[in-house]
Amino acid sequence: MFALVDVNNMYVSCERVFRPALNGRPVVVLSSNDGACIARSNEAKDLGVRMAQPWFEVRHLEREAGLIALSANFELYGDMSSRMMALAAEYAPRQEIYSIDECFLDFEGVPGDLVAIGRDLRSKVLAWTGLPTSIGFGATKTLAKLANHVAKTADRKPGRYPPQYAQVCNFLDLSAEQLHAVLSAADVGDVWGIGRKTAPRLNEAGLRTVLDLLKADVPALRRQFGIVMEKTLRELRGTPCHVVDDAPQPNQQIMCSRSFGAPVTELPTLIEVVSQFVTQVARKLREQGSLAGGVQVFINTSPYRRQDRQHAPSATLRLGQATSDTRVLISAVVRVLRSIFRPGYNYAKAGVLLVDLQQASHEQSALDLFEPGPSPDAPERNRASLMSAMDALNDRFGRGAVTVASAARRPGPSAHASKQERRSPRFTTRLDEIAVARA
DNA sequence: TCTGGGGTCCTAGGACCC
DNA sequence: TCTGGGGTCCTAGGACCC
Repeated sequence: MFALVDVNNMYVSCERVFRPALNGRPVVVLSSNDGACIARSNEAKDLGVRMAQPWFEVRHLEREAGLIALSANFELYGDMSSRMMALAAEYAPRQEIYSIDECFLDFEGVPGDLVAIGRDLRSKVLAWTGLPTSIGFGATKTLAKLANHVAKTADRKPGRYPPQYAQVCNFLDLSAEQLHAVLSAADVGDVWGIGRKTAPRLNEAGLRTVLDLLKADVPALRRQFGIVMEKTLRELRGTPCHVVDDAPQPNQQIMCSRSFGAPVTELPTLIEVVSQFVTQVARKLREQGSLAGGVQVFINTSPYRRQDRQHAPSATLRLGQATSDTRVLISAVVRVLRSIFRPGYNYAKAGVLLVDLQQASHEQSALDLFEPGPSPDAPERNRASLMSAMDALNDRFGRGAVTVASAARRPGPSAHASKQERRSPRFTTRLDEIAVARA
């Protein structure tokens, strides 16, 4: 028996905790460059704002409909997420944190009325963090996801599903007739794993509702849509193909990429930008105790600017020896960047990817035949302690307190820097931004 | 003028091996 | 003229997720 706990409109809900005046108002949270809407309140959804819709397309709703836009504040959302996850974890023996706003819980062997447990969880999270959640229970992860969809939709769109399923929905409490009714009201596209490409293809084959899908021929769908679809179908029929994984593996790749506030044409600017990206990914790399065996760099012009000549090169460089040393990674990344950069293009975005990650303990030093020099053991230790000293200084004095020179920000305003004009304070993680209560 | 960022898994096809 | 077959590994691209 699985549950999926999911925060409603996570980023908007986090903002509302500290600014209750936003309740009941249409609110969106914008991406890093204030470029697109990445979270929407129900009121904003009702205004027709779509996921990832460019801000300039809906900006007129500010005046016309009182739409409020905020810059993303990931530090705040991450902290609120940890608080919510810690509370949810108390309710079941196993928890898998699936994303910043969702977790699966495995209720195997837990006695009692699951809906009552779910309602208790929900009200505790609401009381202790201020975040509203929806909870779905099902025999598999895919069914728990679908139950969660029903719980959320019943709350938001009256008429589509029975109102008693709102907020907390347990498929195992439903009679065959009730389940039948729910499954024939749910679209194939509402199923976890069926996305915007596959749903239309299923529709063309005459499969519109989840019930249609359940009646379909598994081997035929497997042939046409692959093994992912087969697993989805099995899960919908109640056979678990996925478990709750409470000990996730470290990431296999770590990425940092960003669109620029204004087009970039100069190589030195790009070098500065990707060096800053490396600083971030290398930090994450060391946090998860990994080494990178290679780096990948990409830059691209804006496909939306039809009048511009387009260029979107990318290249990978294998490192002779896996490392987590920011300096080594920066020099590798800059080498790749120099090889792919061409003057005369308006670059709109760049990214750095660390690939071929391995656990630091598995690293076999002195295996690099092409790296000259004496036994690498002592330099390796120096390298590691330099990097931990850098991390410690940045922890203590703020990010960017100590950095590699090529990643240092030049003085003065930089046009390519991200716009973050509407960011709220980081209420829960910065002492100087903490919320102040006034009498 | 302005168009998100960070991940995973699967598949097809090419290189290479014997 | 005839032009293997089976296996592995790697990569790029696509689909999905939030």
